[in-house]
Amino acid sequence: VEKKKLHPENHFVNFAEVILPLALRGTFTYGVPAALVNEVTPGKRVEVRFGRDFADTGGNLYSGIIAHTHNQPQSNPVKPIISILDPQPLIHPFQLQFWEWMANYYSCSIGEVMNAAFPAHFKLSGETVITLAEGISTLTGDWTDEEYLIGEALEIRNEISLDDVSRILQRNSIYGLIKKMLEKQLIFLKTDLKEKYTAKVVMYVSLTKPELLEETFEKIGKSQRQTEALLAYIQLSKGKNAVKASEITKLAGTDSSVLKAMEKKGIFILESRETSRLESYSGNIDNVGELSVDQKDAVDNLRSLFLQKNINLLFGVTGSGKTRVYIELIKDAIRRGEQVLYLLPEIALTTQITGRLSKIFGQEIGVYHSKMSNNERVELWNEVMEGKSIVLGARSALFLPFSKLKLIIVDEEHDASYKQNDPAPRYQGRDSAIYLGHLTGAKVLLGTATPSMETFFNARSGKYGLVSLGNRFGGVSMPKIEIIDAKRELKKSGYKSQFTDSLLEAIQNTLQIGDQVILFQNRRGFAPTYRCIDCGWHVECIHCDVSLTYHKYSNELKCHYCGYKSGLPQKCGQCGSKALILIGFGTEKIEDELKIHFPEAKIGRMDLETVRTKHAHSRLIGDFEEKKIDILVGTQMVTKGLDFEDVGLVGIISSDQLLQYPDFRSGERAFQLMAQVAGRAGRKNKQGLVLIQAFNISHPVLSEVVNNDYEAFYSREIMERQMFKYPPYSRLIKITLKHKKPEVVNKAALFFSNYLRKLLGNRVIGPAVPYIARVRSLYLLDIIIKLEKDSGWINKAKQAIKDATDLTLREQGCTTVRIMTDVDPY
DNA sequence: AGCACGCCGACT
DNA sequence: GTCGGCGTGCTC
Repeated sequence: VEKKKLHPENHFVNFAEVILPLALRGTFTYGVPAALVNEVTPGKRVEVRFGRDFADTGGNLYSGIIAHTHNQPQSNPVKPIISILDPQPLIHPFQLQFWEWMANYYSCSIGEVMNAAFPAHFKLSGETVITLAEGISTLTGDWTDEEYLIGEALEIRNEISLDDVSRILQRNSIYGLIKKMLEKQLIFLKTDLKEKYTAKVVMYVSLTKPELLEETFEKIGKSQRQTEALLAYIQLSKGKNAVKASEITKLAGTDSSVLKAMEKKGIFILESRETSRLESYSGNIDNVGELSVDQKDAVDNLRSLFLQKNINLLFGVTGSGKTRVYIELIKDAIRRGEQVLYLLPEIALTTQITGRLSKIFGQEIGVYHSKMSNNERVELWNEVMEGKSIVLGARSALFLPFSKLKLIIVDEEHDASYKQNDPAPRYQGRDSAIYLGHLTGAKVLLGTATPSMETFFNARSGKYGLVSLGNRFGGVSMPKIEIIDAKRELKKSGYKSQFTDSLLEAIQNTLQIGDQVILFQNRRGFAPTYRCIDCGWHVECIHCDVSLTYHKYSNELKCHYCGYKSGLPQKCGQCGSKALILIGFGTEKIEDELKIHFPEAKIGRMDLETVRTKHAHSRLIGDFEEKKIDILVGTQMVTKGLDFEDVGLVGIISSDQLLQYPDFRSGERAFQLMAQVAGRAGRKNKQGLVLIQAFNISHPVLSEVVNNDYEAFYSREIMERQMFKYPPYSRLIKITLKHKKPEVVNKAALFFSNYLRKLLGNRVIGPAVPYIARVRSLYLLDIIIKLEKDSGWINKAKQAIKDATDLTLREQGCTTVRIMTDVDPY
């Protein structure tokens, strides 16, 4: 980091509006010291002080981003920019516009957008450390007991952070103490911004005199280890002039001390090089398979549609090979020297899709997702800035510094995980991609087998172009889908099992011919309720108003909302009875029961528990691909972005659960989930089978899934949306208020909604107690605003919400209520 | 969101 | 008496 420190000045002519990564509205004005005037460019980071500070240091250090500069005189005193941290801007001007749009549209601060957009390592903050004052030691100074402890620590390490001070004294509030020590002139204070990114350094070895091998061997003399190291070098260096030290030591079975000794003798030159942490791919553009006739048509249609429309929907049934179509459009863009962003829901970003694309595009591919380290993110950011052609990423990849982005693919556009729910910005990745396209001139391609209501509505109305892929690729036919009447079948066995005979039989038949099975159950853990059969009491979380789920592998009850864990109580908390039983079933129980029915089968389970570690997810997928697993049981995860060749049967254990959510999107979500998981069934030249167990077999969504009839589903659902004025016929904004005291949140919500109602009338609904009334010890209340589309009401409502938020937080007793706004909630 | 100040109850 | 919890206000 290039730093130019300057003394603060009192009067400035030039000012910079600086974005700080805080949940505070707006930017902050700083004075630009004369010496920095020529360097203040929007998009560069600056070092600034912000906030009060107990010891007269003028505030904590932050790294902010320059939004723009101006010379409007300031009536209030401003602080100076201390230094400029980047020689070149880290983001482009259009990205600042994108941030501003997001903050406005999703009603959050631009600082919160910055937090989401930037790799954590770009955000620096000051760490305050103390040192012993000059000439002071524990022998000479005037110390209290606690001060003496700190003094001793300072004599061992010459500087310690304030956090360390708390740790040494085992308490939080140390400010008074530090202040006194400063007054007594025992210590000095200093604050520094620490650069967080560190380049990965790898040691390389090369020969001092590569042309004189004989002489080199002579220099070694009789040393066995050094001879081995040199031989290893020769073997590894073919065609290269330097070899990684680690490779040599590994091959020769030695360590770096041998190499260092050889460097001293003048045999080797050791050199540290900065190296990329990013995976390197090698691929070939010819590794791409043939296009089917349908795919070719789709590509041609899209090419011509994109001449007229900026946004197009590729509506292709599962297995139709949408990816193959994307690849063709990516190739077009690459040929023109443009950049492409390929968005996927987080958990669909598997090795499967990365592997497939990297085999074709090789080094042009970069991947950006939540499991990357902060250092890796910085490196990818820089590569995109330098023009990396293709980025495969989750929604946060929208923030990368593209310079010639011309195509954004939003794959599985219907997927609810494109919406970020917490923390702010609560943005919809797909919708934001469309705005980003608008800003950059990039075309946007939405792809899915089950379009979201909003997207299909727009395609129908002609706002988006529409291209369909109706047939599956490679002679694979659509699976046969059947409903099993679980009520009738399970009654016979007294509801002891989750498995109907029909499903068990089908699993048996599938395994017998060597095909694989996927079973979908949208609930993790073993059993969702632990209940007393005498009085009906059940175990609830102490922090949240939810039942605790039993997890067999850890033999404990867990809260799926806050993570609280507890052992199993021996008796009922209400009546003392010991007759406690587990009710309901999750993936763990399904897996358990399967083991009893099919002791020979290899069973894998894919849910949050089993994919927690970094590589567990890809390992499970790999095992299933290699047929080390016969039956894969899982939650939503098994529905996303996976392609397997030998799945003969897909079973949906409990469709009723999907259809029962108290939410206007439940029908849409259930249809998408079932259609997507059904799409995993089917193999070459053979029809796959999908069995859906249902208690309520008459639900219309079921027959729409059975007939694979998206249009029927859409027409019915869109009528309901119109009738009840739900999106896409209206716009929703949800405000949630939280507080640990119910009476406080009640008061605040009432105040808030009264204010809003005065301005927006009956567009305001609530406050209402949400489905789960308390989470993490906070009581919740929801206020929903339902707005007619295409009207000035949206901006009016957003302004009203801002005002209501400010006023509520100023209201007596309501200052500690948390208020969050969610625009277009999911 | 932090962070410090100031006002209260609970302990040495 | 002091510690520390919590409510309040402020940050360019």
